[in-house]
Amino acid sequence: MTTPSPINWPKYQHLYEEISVPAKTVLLEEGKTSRYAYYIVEGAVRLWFNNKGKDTTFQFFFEGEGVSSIESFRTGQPSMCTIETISAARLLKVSKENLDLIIDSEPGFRANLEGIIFHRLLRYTKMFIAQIRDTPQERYEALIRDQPHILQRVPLQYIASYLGITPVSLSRIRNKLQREK
Amino acid sequence: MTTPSPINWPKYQHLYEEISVPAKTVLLEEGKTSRYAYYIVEGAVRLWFNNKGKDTTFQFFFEGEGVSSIESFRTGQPSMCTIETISAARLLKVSKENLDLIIDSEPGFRANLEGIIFHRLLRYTKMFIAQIRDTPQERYEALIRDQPHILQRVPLQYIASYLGITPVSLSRIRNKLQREK
DNA sequence: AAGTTCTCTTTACATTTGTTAAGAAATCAA
DNA sequence: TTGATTTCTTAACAAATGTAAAGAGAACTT
Repeated sequence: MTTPSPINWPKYQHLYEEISVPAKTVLLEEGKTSRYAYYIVEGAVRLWFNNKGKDTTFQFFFEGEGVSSIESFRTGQPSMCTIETISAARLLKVSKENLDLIIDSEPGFRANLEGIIFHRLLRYTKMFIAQIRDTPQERYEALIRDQPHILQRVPLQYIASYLGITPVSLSRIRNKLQREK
Repeated sequence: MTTPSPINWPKYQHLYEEISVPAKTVLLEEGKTSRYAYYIVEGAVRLWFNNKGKDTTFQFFFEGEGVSSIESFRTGQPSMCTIETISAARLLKVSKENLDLIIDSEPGFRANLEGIIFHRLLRYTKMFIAQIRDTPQERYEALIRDQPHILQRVPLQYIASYLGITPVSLSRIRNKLQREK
């Protein structure tokens, strides 16, 4: 779930729960099985995993997006990553069972799922390509250009690991770009 | 198309063409629209794109796998990458139209497509994560461990760009690992 | 308001990687 | 086989990144 869903949510109000949580709330812990998907009404969320004791962020989500550990939610396997709020957030929380009910009640939505997954595939493919093709500086410049909202709302340390570099290195790149102006 | 398809191919012999091509044959050129998908009977194929004049490989395919520029084949947009044989190859070549005919004739296959795309999504997600989490040396060691067949059949220069490094750097890593034994 | 925590930057040094060039080794073609 | 091409390794130097530590600044808590 990454794109805004076309679901008529109010119709299914009895099947989901609206929750408000503070910043740094863990919605799903790495290694546990995902039983809920979330839809972000307000706030920012990141996916990260533990890497030799360090915290590596690999994806951000914002208002209007659905979040889950997609592979765990679908396959029932333990999640590769933790889902955690960055800021205080309002979320719709839906269990797997109830989401299935909703999806089956919305004609044509099940067919749409393939399209949603396809576009997420493209997104990760492009992220992988950017990673082997571009330098960290180029990836940072692309982030500023294409997704400036991330920069405004996410602490730089998380952005650094998302770019595959350390906060120190990101700081140097920012310094360099500023001097060049 | 990345997983071996469950299609009963002989039944549809009139809808595809079996071709034999030498090494370094371009099956699809970057920037052009993909009109054919291929199934590899024998041989090795890589996907690469032009990166500031340099050749960057980002995926390999072998016997029993289907190959296409998946996003171009599906959306009709120009391909991000070139598809090229690494070695001499025997291939089944299917047009988009005929593949649709075949898929529609095989009950349940259309539904399977979502699963195929889902698993390819997982694969790219894991490649992206490995890229921001692991060092080039760790990625090379994982390649030896998990996909040794690639190492046996693909020139090291292509593997280097697949790992996101230069052939020189890969050579140093190989030298270092050998000395450590 | 004061203290605490979190975030970001900077410095110095070590390590890794990129670049360029040269040559060895392997492969291919005539 | 022989010559040509491709592939791989090595060397030297430049550039980028990682690590560790210190401190400034911002944000949050009480």
